Amino acid sequence: MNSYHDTFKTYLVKIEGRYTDQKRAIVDEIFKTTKHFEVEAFLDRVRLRKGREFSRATVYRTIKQLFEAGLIQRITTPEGRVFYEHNFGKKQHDHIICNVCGKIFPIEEDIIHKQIEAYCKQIGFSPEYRSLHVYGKCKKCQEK
Amino acid sequence: MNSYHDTFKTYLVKIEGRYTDQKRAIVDEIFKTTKHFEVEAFLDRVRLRKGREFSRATVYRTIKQLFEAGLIQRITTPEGRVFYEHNFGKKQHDHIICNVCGKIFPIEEDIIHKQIEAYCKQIGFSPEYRSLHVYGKCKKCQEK
DNA sequence: TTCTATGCAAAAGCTTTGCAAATCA
DNA sequence: TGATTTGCAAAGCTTTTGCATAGAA
Repeated sequence: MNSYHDTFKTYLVKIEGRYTDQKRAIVDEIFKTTKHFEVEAFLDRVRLRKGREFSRATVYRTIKQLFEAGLIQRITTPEGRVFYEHNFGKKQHDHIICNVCGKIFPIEEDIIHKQIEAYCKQIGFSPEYRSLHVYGKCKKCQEK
Repeated sequence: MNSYHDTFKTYLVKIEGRYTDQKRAIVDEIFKTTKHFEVEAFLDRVRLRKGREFSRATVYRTIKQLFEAGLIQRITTPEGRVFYEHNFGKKQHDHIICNVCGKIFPIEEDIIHKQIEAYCKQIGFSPEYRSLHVYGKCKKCQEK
């Protein structure tokens, strides 16, 4: 139980789903390549790379299952764009996003997370999922 | 320059827009009532309260202008639901959201904000907009 | 008077769904 | 074999847009 394939398989067993060739290929592509992706761009890529047709519907359906399995998370920008990224081997879900170049930086600061958890505890809230997004201008884009 | 109407008016002057009856009524409704709202529900309410027809398009267009004027912010949940809320007289943009009852709690903790700003400074990122959403179960819903 | 805003309906994006055929267990 | 999945196209939702008319400045 130590790869994303195994994790997904376990989830599929639980919901009585099947691990098809398409799902395997999609999972492969998600976990082996770029971390952040938008569905339409991903669809193009998976079609290009895997050398055959993948229907839009199947990609959407598989992404949904991966999301429900907790293997990927959804990032929605204030402008309404939807990104996904895989969680595998990661604990945090926080991002700094440059409004100019679109680059996404992870936040590795444990102290922020602890502060948030402490606040939740204080008001009796039991947190399940957290999303912290900071938008602005990255160092490089400021210099331009 | 101390009411939301004035602030919006200033913005409209800047973009050479006009302050119409519909806009005034929409702004009134947003700032005088519930803090968090979804567009369709708001549309129903404004039609009910103001006793006349407001077109969907006008409501969307006005909300967009208010967003661009910085008077309201957009909250997008990981599930893709879009909420708006007014910023007037507030400094923070962070929320704790109960997955069960849907209630939204503000985060008033300055220490979290400072920590985030410190981290951005550390990596040379210049933050413009921040959104922190924590999902889980609120105290009441845990007790049920 | 001139130029923006409104209202309507159509169009646009993105995502989901129904159905017959294909595929997995 | 029996149930789920796929692919396709159609449908659904939310949001935007084109256009003629109404209204602000």
